[in-house]
Amino acid sequence: MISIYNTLTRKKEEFKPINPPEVKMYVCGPTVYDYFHIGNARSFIMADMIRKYLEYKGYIVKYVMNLTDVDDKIIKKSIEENTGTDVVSEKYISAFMVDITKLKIKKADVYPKATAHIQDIIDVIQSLVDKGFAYNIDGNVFYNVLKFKDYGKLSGKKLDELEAGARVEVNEEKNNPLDFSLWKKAKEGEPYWESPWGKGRPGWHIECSAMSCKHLGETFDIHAGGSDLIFPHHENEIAQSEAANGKKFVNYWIHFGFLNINNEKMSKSLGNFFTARDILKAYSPEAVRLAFAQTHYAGPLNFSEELLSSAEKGLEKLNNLAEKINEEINNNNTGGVDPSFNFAKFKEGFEAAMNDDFNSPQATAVIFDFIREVNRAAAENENINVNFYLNVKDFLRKTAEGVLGIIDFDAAGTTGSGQLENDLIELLIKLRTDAKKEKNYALSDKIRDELKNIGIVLEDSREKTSFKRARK
RNA sequence: GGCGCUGUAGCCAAGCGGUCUAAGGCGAAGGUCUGCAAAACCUUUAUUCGUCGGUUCGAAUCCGACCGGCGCCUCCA
Repeated sequence: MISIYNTLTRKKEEFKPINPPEVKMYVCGPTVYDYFHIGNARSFIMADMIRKYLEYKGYIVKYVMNLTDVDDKIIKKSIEENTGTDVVSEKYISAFMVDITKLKIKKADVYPKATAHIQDIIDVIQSLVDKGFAYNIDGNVFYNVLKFKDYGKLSGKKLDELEAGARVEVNEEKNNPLDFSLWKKAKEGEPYWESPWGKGRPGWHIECSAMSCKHLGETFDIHAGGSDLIFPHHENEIAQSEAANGKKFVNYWIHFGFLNINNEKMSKSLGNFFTARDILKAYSPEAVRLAFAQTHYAGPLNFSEELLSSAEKGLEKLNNLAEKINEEINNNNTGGVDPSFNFAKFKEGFEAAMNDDFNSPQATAVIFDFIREVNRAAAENENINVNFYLNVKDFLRKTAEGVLGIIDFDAAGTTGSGQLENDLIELLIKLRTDAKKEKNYALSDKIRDELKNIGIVLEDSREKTSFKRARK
């Protein structure tokens, strides 16, 4: 049984999908006006991990992530760059796809774009107007929050208190300062679409209501996003969808904690951000994922170089084992012993952790315990049957690789080198082995040191010398 | 002001009423192996969980007060 902390009820609840084994999940995606930063990456990675764990448990997840490709910031950027909004959004959509692929994030089933759903959006707005939840003032359509009695139920805000807080935007046209835009009248030079209220474009919140409904139905299982979306974005989505459809919108709301820099929220507006793209130049995607997995998704995570370098270091243990496993499976030793090993214990430990509101730090601890015991078994037995390594690989494939994404068996040991390069290194190893036999340690150490300088690490074992590339 | 999150070893971070004299990662120290390294393994590294009270047979875990950090209430993952 999986339990999930539901922002709506502020409790951990048993997860019961509407239509098992199907799970419908919607995650708020990027506004494509720039490269996404490492804080955004945390949300995407944590959502990916949750999705993969549900799949691990046998659920069939329909996963939808929207791409907001029309909005003020995109328009601003297009003016700055003297180009079309579609040029801007296409550029950053492509970049987004490249970056999430690098981060080992599984593709969504659908990436709906706002601009491809204008008619669906207009239909929802029309329905809200017809039902009296929205009003048109000179081509601008607003949602009337006073009409929706549950307004504030997600964020725990009360309307009168919100009104009292004077930080709400001043707009003389609106009936109530808290009313929000469903349809924005086009200004000179802005992109627009025809609508019953004239030329304009959708407000931000309405696209998620329209597109989630279109792709997942009126009521679906999970909606996730960053904590900063709770209010007003998700609150408004609930108001729109539930008013339009007369049904509960979402059963489980999941929110990700912020990534901080020096204990301050990382954000574009504060300017204290690193793009995921830049981080990936210095660190492996597995290190990023491990660093994130070691903190619970809902809590804050203070980001630093040290966090990533210590994750990178911790990963070596996993990688060394992955390489060894691949090698052993390649050797295919059908003799030898099969150490008695309690795989079930680790499987249960991993699942117990993940079942408990996706406790990835605990799950990660189980993985590290597991690899230590595997290494111990390997150290205690000279000659091990390949079957053992097949079982080890199977477990890690499903958990550390398949769910957490902190290991990559296909890349382990095969760092994209050419055959000639490998042959040359083997030649040097042979020369060094000869030097060692002659006790010419000055030469053998020199070979090892020089290779290390160019990123090749030699490791002597009893039988032979192997090499690997240093991690970046 | 309202709502919410948070304070656990040198650093990061689980645990949220008994199995905690508190996981896991990084770091540090010692050891096994090795010509030396590296890798791997073993041992050590918080009698204590922001502070002070309270509830309880029993609290890091519940309650209260206090101190500190952060966020949302405006676009933001």
